[in-house]
Amino acid sequence: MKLEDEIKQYHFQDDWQKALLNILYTGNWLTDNFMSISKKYGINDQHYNILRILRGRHPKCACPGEIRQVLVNKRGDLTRLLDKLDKMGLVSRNVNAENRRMVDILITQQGLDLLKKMDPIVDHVENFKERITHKEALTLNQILDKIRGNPSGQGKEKE
Amino acid sequence: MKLEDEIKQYHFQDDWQKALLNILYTGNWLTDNFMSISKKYGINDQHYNILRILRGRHPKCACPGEIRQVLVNKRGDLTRLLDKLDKMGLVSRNVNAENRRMVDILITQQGLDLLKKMDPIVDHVENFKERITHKEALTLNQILDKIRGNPSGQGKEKE
DNA sequence: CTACGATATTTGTAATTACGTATATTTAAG
DNA sequence: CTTAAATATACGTAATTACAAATATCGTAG
Repeated sequence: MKLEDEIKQYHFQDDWQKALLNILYTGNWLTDNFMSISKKYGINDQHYNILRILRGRHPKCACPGEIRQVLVNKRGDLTRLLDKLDKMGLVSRNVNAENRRMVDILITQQGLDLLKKMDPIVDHVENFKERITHKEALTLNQILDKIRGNPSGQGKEKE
Repeated sequence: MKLEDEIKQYHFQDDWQKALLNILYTGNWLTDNFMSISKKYGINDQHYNILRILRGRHPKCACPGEIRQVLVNKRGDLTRLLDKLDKMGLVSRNVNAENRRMVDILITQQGLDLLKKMDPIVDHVENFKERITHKEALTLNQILDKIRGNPSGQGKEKE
């Protein structure tokens, strides 16, 4: 659906401004989808993302630092997000044997079962393969990467 | 920059999954930019968005309901976001004369001045016109609209 | 006029998040 | 061994956000 119809009564300065808002809007739209699915299972979208990351590692574990690095969205307090997943029995926490500063987070069978239940619903809602072609996905990735890039040669803002 | 380099150690299933994460990642990246700029002026990105909407209406006003509809991101409690802008003197609130259920929100001169100070910084960070071509902006809009669309003819999920 | 449902916003409260600080452990230097 | 700097995580507290319920007003049917 065209952005103008979803954000009613809005007039865009130009196609670049529309693109900016379109990225934000579509990102929020996707996040809202994940949130509403997750909510039905007693977690939020960040919890879901963490479980997805941990399933990708299973049967290996990941420590909070690694999870933080991979999370697309840094929103939330990772310690307390993990507290909740732990309390729900979806992950286990153990002090790392080699480096006792670190904590090994492992997805439990219960966590894997939850994801398995959610998979078909998430797949159905995402459904990117039916929404855009492979060529479009490639184009999209290229343009988005370009947006975050540094065409003017400036480094990442330090400080 | 390529997404793989920013989300380290990540392996994507396919280009569609990468596109999904790329939208989320780029959206968060843009939001983080707005947040860090806004923070320097004592507000957050949602406050900034609201002020932008109100400037678009100026010298007319908008009621909370209209603002909510236009906001790309529904995060936050609009009443209390407006409380803060009001307390900071950036907007004024007056009961609408014709419909006393509604509240006219008007950006003040102080609010306009703040946006004017922020404009060059925001422009510099966004800088979409230097990042992507007009054709790319159009392509991006088309693909994003398609993602949110309903290719299979299903209506918006009701409830 | 009165009652009722619909609409627009606000408020109460609990949960979540931000952010600085604290704790614990490791690494390396003296 | 002791100390200091660096790293990894947790915690305290204030601010923000979510969600449900409350308040106030409007439109309209009787």
